[in-house]
This record gives sequence, C-alpha cells and structure tokens, in this order.
Amino acid sequence: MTTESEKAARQTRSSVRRKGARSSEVRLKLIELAQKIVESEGSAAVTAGRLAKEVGLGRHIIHYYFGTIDELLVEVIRRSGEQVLRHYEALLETENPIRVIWNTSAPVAPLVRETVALASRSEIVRAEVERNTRLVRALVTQSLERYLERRGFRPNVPPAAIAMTVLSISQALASETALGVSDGHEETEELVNGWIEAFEMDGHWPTGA
Amino acid sequence: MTTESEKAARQTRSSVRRKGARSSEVRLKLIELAQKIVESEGSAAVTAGRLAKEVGLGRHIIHYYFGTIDELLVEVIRRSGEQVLRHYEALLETENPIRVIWNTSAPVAPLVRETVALASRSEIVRAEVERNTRLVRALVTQSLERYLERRGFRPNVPPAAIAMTVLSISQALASETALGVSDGHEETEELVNGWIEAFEMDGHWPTGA
DNA sequence: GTCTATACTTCGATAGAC
DNA sequence: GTCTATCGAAGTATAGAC
Repeated sequence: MTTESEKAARQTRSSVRRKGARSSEVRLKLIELAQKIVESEGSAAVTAGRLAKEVGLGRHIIHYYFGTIDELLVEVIRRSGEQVLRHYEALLETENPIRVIWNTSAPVAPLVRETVALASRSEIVRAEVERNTRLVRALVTQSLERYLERRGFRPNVPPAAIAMTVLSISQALASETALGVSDGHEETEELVNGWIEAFEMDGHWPTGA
Repeated sequence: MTTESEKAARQTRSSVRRKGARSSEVRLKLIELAQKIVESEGSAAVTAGRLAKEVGLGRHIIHYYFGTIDELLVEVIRRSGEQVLRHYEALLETENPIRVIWNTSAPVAPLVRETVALASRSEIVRAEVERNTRLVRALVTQSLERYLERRGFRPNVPPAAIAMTVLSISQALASETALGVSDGHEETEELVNGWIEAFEMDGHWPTGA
C-alpha cells in the first residue's frame, strides 16, 4: 500500500481515465471472481495477475476495467451488499423477521465480515461499506417495525436496539466459528432463542426492569 | 498473495532459516511500528519498505528478523493479544467485570477488529488469532464467575453466555463507530446499561422467561 | 549476532499499438 | 476491447560482509 496522498492522487487520475463498458461480460466475471477470493482468502489475495490468469487475459485487463484494485474491491462490496440486502428482503416479509435474522445470518456473515475488514483499506472502500451497513440496518429495523404493527404489538424497546443486539451476536458467533472458536456458543444460542420466543409472544424484548 | 500450497512450502522453509535474536531492539521496534500501522491503516499498509525506512535500515531487515511479512504479522497479533489480555486483567478484579467490559472495550476494539480481519490471510495467522480469542473469552468468563461467587449471586444464565453477549455488542458498536455508522447505538447502549444494572442487583441476566 | 548486496518474481499502474 | 511494453516498487531468497 502507499501513503494517503499518493492514493488520493491515483484515485483522481484513474477516475478520469477511460474504462471498459459496465455491461461487459469480462467485467462481471472479474467482479464475481474477486468476490469469491475475498470471501475465502481475504482481500490480500486479490491481485491483478491472479484474476487475469483465471480469466485467461492479460494482467492489465483489471486496470482497463476498474482503474485500480481498490475500485474493483468497491464493486465487490457493492455486489456483496446487494446480495445481503436481497437475502434479507426475500425473507423478512414472510415470517417473524427477528427469527429470520437469527437463523439465516450465518451464510451471509463471511461476506459482512470481510467487507468490514476492507474498510480500512481506503476512503472510497470505507464509504461504500458504510452505505451498505446503513442500508441493512434500516431494512432490518423497518421490517421489525412492520412486524410489530402487523401483530398489534407495542414494543417495550426501540426496534433499532433489538435489531442491533441480534445482528451483533449472530455476526460474532459466525466470525468465531470461522476462526475455529465455539466457546460459549451453545449457551449464547440458548439465551437468544429464549429472547426471541418471548418476543414472539408479546413483542417485548428483555430489559433489566 | 499466493496459493496455499506455495505458502505452506515457504513457511516450512523460512521457519528453518536463521533469524535475528528475539531480544533485539530493532526487532521490537519493528513489531511496535507494524502494530501502529495495522491499527490505523490496516494490514495492507504494512510493507517491508515502509517499515525499513521508518527504522532507518535496509528493506531486507524485515526478512532477516521475521522471514516473511506474515510472520511479522503473527508477532503483531501476539503482542496485541497480550495487551488486550493485560487490559482486562488489570481491571477485572477490581469491580464488576461486566461493567468493565462494557465500558472499556472501545479502546481495545480496533485491535481486536484488525486482528480478526487478518485471520483469513494465512493459517499461521489464523491459529494465533484463535488462541487469543480463546484466552480473552476464558479470562472474561472466569472473572464473571469469581464476581458472582464474591457477591454470593446464583446466576440464572451461564457466565459464558453473558460474556459473549456483552463482548459481541460492544465490539459491533465500536466497529460501526469506526465505520462512521451510529444508527441505533444510543438505543442499544441504553438497553445494555439496563441489563447490567439489573445484573448488579442479583446476578441475573435477562432471559425470555 | 546484525546487517547489506545481489537477484528473482510478482505486483500495481500507465502509455501506446492493434 | 484487448494486447505489448515498460516503469517503479514490493516480497522473497541466498550469499556474504562486518
């Protein structure tokens, strides 16, 4: 990596340069490939040479389509974010959204984890991750609100806080599982399952009171 | 980055090769420098050239002391892990450990976040992160158990689950804050504060029941 | 034990030809 | 839309000077 000023200069330059069409098949293939690598090996493994080789073209093809690796990563994040959003959108209207989040976050967790890890890489990447985080949070919170209204429940805790606790814990469990750690997981799952069961009875979330 | 097989081969080779003494001042300075960079700019910004320049030596000094950048990062993680452990150790015996975790995790969060992000980089890094995660969890859980005993409280929930929920949520809040997102944070903090206040009364943690 | 010199490979990025 | 050529820099490996 380079200094911030150098990076900024390069970003400005590259954003002016001509790029390949957004509709190109090669372009899409490169993004999909990069996404797979990010999920499985981390962003450090995404290099122009490797991508080009797996696609059967020259190394420079990445720069033609994306300018810089960072901009390719932004596309990966945008794509991942959309997939996460669609994942929740498809499920949240059908049943109890809180249970959906709790039960189906695992497959999406690596994507979220690697995406957040990318944020420190550069400002343009960070901004895209921030945008995605906000969108997911808003979707989940609004779904919760709609659920409560549908059931005629009057919540004792702001839906935003409920969304945050469930998302935090499920993300942490998934991250640790990927690491190979499972200490306290069963106990935690049992605890949260209890919260959710109670929540489905009256829309109340456990508080200290 | 390279393929897994290539990496494995290189690691074996480099672990056999002679390296600089572990007691060297330069060695320690390099680790400290790398740690600062990892925390502020992410691991991608840790390059041999940059480290050498800031230390006033040739680029190859990193290779002499650590063999590879990955092995330097392992040292950074080991050091960070020890600091996190000491951070908690120093505080957990004094007051209510659950409140300590909740109130003092913020300064340590970037370290934890970047460290977990590094895990996908290579197997040796992952193993070290796993070790640290286990140690912190064990420390926190045991401290909770001792606290409960000191106060004569009979917990209604396994201490491991309590530790997990508080650590998960505080880590998520800190991560998002670093990202620039604060949606729902106030509400979540208020909720958890309520849990902790109740916990200090009787050692009980909120459940669905 | 500490560091430098040389060398090879890969990487990111740009310019220009086809 | 893709390739060739080329740059500087980075990561790694080995030999050897002090």
